[in-house]
Amino acid sequence: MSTNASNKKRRVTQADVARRAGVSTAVVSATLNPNSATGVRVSQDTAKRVRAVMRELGYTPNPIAQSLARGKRNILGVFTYESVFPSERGNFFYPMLRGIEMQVSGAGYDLLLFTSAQTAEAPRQIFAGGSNRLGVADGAILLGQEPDSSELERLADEGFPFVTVGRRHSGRVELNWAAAGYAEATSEIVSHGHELGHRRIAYVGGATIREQQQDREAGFRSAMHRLGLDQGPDCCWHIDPETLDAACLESILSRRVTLILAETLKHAERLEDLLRDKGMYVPQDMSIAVLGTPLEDTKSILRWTRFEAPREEMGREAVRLLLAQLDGRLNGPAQTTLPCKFIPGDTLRPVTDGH
Amino acid sequence: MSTNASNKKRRVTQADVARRAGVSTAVVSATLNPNSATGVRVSQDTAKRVRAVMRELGYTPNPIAQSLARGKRNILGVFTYESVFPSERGNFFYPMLRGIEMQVSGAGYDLLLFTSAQTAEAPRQIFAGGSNRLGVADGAILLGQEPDSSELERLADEGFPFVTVGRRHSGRVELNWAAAGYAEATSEIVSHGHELGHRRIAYVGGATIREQQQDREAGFRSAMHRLGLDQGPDCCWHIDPETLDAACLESILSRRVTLILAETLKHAERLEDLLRDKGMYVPQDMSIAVLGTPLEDTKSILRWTRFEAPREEMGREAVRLLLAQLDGRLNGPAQTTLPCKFIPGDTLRPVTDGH
DNA sequence: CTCGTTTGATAATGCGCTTAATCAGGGAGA
DNA sequence: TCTCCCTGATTAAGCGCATTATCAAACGAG
Repeated sequence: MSTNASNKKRRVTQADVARRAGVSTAVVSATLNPNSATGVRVSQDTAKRVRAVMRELGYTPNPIAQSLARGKRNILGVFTYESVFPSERGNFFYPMLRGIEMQVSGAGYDLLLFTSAQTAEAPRQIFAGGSNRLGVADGAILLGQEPDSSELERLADEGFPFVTVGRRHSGRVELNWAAAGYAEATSEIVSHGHELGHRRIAYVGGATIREQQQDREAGFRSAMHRLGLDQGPDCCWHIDPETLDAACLESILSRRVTLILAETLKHAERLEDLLRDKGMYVPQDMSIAVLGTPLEDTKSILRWTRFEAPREEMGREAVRLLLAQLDGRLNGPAQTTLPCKFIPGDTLRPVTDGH
Repeated sequence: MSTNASNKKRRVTQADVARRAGVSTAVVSATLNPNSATGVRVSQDTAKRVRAVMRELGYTPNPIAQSLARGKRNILGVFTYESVFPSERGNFFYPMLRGIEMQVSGAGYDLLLFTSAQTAEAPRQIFAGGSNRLGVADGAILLGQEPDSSELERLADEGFPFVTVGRRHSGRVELNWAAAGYAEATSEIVSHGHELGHRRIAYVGGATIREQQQDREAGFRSAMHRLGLDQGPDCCWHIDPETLDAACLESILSRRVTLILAETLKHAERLEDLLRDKGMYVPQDMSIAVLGTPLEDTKSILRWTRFEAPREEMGREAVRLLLAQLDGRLNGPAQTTLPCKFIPGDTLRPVTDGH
């Protein structure tokens, strides 16, 4: 019985096969890749003989060497700043990963998950130790929020092909992404509210503003403008759920708002708590819609009127864009916005006369 | 604005840095890997200068070339015969993947998911087109049931280091695995049933018998023997849930069994249906325990007395074994059995007098 | 009979990096 | 003064494969 433990016997190499078959390594290589338009030609007989020797010796080409020689790896990187398979976060990345796998599978690429550039203390980085681990791959897909957007710029500067899932903006370089249409989805919810008779609508979002939050707010503002519901600049609140207090709610209520768009479920729940303290209930006394889906899997989201990002489709599209880039089918920046799915829920109701 | 689309300008190479810094490539290499016990030494001053040039030129080492030169890739492969991120199957692999990622992260390895060797028609194979795609990795972890165990043997023959999650047996080669202790867990359930007064216990499993099924049955038989409950060889039924019919149930009942160990949830549910047709109910008239957890996420498992494989821990352990193998810390075969977790459920009750 | 062409193969180079072998020079000890 | 060893470097040889340039032989056409 042989064991597969560290077998130090040298791997069978192309040269071994060549020697045994009485041909040059070029012939072996050409036998292996028959359809590559190289100058080397192999007769049927020779090819058959070479293949026999390969089997006999158990030869298997070294993919690393192939990659180096070809300058192509057939590997797509997937990089996340957090754990790829989080536990607390539920399976937030899962649909995206599934989309990525679906699209990549059959395209002849493998998926490389970058887990190494991480120690117990230091967070994950692309440029760990000055070197870009992503380089093993032909290109990469970036998932999740990066703590430091300058890494993206550096990556782009290097000419490394990559696509982010979720919109990213840089003033300096043009980035590629497959994103959810948060602006459109938010706009749609405003229209929906309008149809239900809501005229005074507030937007309550977090204090830190990234691209995704920008999109939501932009969608809100443009819809309000379009519907002639402009209420001046102060119909948006930027405050984290933890610091959202009664005073803040007062300032919202003082504007006689009937519908609140809450950026996150946490905002919505916090608002509901504060409203309850005042004897007001959702949705009888106040409609609330949530602008998205929480990162963590939770049942409590189910009753809320909201929309959902097409996570699986975003993964697929990111792969499409990346492959197009690698094939040279694309020269300009590639940016796709995919529609979110509206979910009616139970927290957005028509305005009652009593309002 | 530059775009990161296919940038054809040649990558900055080690030679460029060397030339610019007025040193040899060996020095650049040594500057990059200071702690590798090579003969090349670099003074502080030179190192500083080289590093400056690296920054200036935006040099990043080519990991592929490094791998080829070192003969080490720092990549661990993860191979599944089915989709890594299945949708129908729920997230069966997810806990394993999480365990794998946890253990691999910080060990300085990346994870390569093999998704390429798959076309719409043909199933996934390790040796697609005669070549072993796994070779890009230093070693691999195999997940899920392989349709053809000969691939494992061939892999072992090649001396490729790998560990399977789940026990595998081959008469020809010694395999490495991190498995769940199905035998022990089954044995435990028998003991538990014995304590509750059950004396006549049946085992009902599927028609195809793999390692895991063997383990369960072995655990069952040894426990029965130990407790002096031997009922001859015919206390085990091998039949798929779809073909399990009333006649079969009769043959079980004729032995005046009070506890049935069902290999899968499907078996258990089928048995319950058949029992109900006879006016018998679980667990009043018959106790049933399920020997494991279904692959797909389903709520219907919750009420059943059963055990659960420690999937996350299996993933971690598989990585541990693989790394030990790669480090040469291990020479013999590495096989770990991890305990399952007993879950009381509600379908195993003490024997009533009426029985 | 000669010349261009096609077929089947080889030798040699390079991909970008690591590392073993080698070497120049400068103290320190005898 | 000569040898020995340590420091700081260079040279060159791979790693395993793809590919380009090159070549010999066979074959047809003119």
